Amino acid sequence: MSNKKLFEPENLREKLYEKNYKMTPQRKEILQVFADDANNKHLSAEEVHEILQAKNFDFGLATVYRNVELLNELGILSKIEFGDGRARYELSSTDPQVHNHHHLICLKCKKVIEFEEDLLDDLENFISESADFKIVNHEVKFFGYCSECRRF
Amino acid sequence: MSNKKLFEPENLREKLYEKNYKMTPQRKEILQVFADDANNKHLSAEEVHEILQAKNFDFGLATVYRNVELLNELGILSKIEFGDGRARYELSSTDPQVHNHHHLICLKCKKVIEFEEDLLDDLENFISESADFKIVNHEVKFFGYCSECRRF
DNA sequence: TTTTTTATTGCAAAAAATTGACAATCTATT
DNA sequence: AATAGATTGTCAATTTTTTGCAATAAAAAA
Repeated sequence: MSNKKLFEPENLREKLYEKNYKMTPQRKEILQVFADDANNKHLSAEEVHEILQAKNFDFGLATVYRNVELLNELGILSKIEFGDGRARYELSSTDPQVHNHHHLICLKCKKVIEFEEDLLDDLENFISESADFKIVNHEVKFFGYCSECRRF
Repeated sequence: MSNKKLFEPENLREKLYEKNYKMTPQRKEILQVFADDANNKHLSAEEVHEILQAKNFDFGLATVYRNVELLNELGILSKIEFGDGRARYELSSTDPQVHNHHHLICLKCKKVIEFEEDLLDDLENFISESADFKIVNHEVKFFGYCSECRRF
C-alpha cells in the first residue's frame, strides 16, 4: 500500500559531498542502523549508539549525536519529538512529493502507531495561499486512544 | 476570525477538584501567566518562572515544572516541542470540538506562525475508522519558508 | 474553630540529554 | 606523499527536567 521511497545509503557520499562534508565509517554505519531497522522504530541518539555497540562499532556517543543531527539537516533523517524527553529520528522519504507519515500516539499506553496516508494536500494548499507560507514538510501527531486501550 | 474559547482561570479550582488536586496560589498564578500572555507565546517552564519572578511571585522552579505538566494533563495547557530542546506550553481550547491550531515553522528564521483554522476533520474521521484510533487532539507542524524569507 | 488528613511546596541534589573544547586522526585533494 | 581541512573520541560542562524529603498549606472532618 505504502511505497514511500526511503533514502538509499549508497547515496550518502554524494549528499555529503554537496555540502563539503566527508564520508566516514561512522556516518556510514549510523545511517545503516536506520536502513536496517525494518520496523522503523524512532531511534534516539543513545539507542543508535547502543545498536552500534552491539554491532561492535565503538564510536563515541557525541559522534552519534553530531551525526544524526547532521543527517537531519541533510534531509536524510527526520527528527521527531514524542514528548518523552529525547529527540528521535527516522529515515525520511527522498521524494519531495512524499511527505512524512503521521503518528498516532496513545495517551494511555504511549504506543506510537504510524499512519502512512498523507492526505494533507488540500490543507497545505490552503495554508500556502492564506498564510503565504511555502510548505516543505510537516509533522503531524494525533493524540488519542488505541483500540486495545479502549476495550473495557 | 478565530474565536477559539480558551480556558477561564476561574474554572481552575473545580477542574483541580475533579481529580483531587488542591487549589494553590502557585497554580493560580502560573495559569494567570498564560491567560495574560496576549501574544500567545509558547512558554517554557523556565520562562514562566522568570515572568513570575518579575511579578514578585517567588515560587520554586520545580513547582513551575510540576504544575505546567499538571495543567497539561488536565487539558488546560497543551505541551508542544519545537525542537529547541525545551518543552513549551500554551493555553488549549476548552471546547473539545475545537482542536489546537497549527504551527507553521520557518526553516530559515525559525519564526513560529499560528494558523487558526483546523480543517482536519476529514482526515481525523478517516484515521479513526481505518486505524481504529479514537482521536482526542492533534499537534500539527508545517515546516517551510515564510513570506519574508522567500523574498530575495 | 480546631483538628486531622492529604496534597503541595521549596530546596538542593541528582539525573538525563545534549553540547563543547581540543588534541589526535582521518579524508579527500593536490 | 604532502597538505588542508573536516571529523573523531574523550571527557568535562551545560542545560533541562526530575526526585527525595522535611516543612507547610489546603480542604475535610470533627
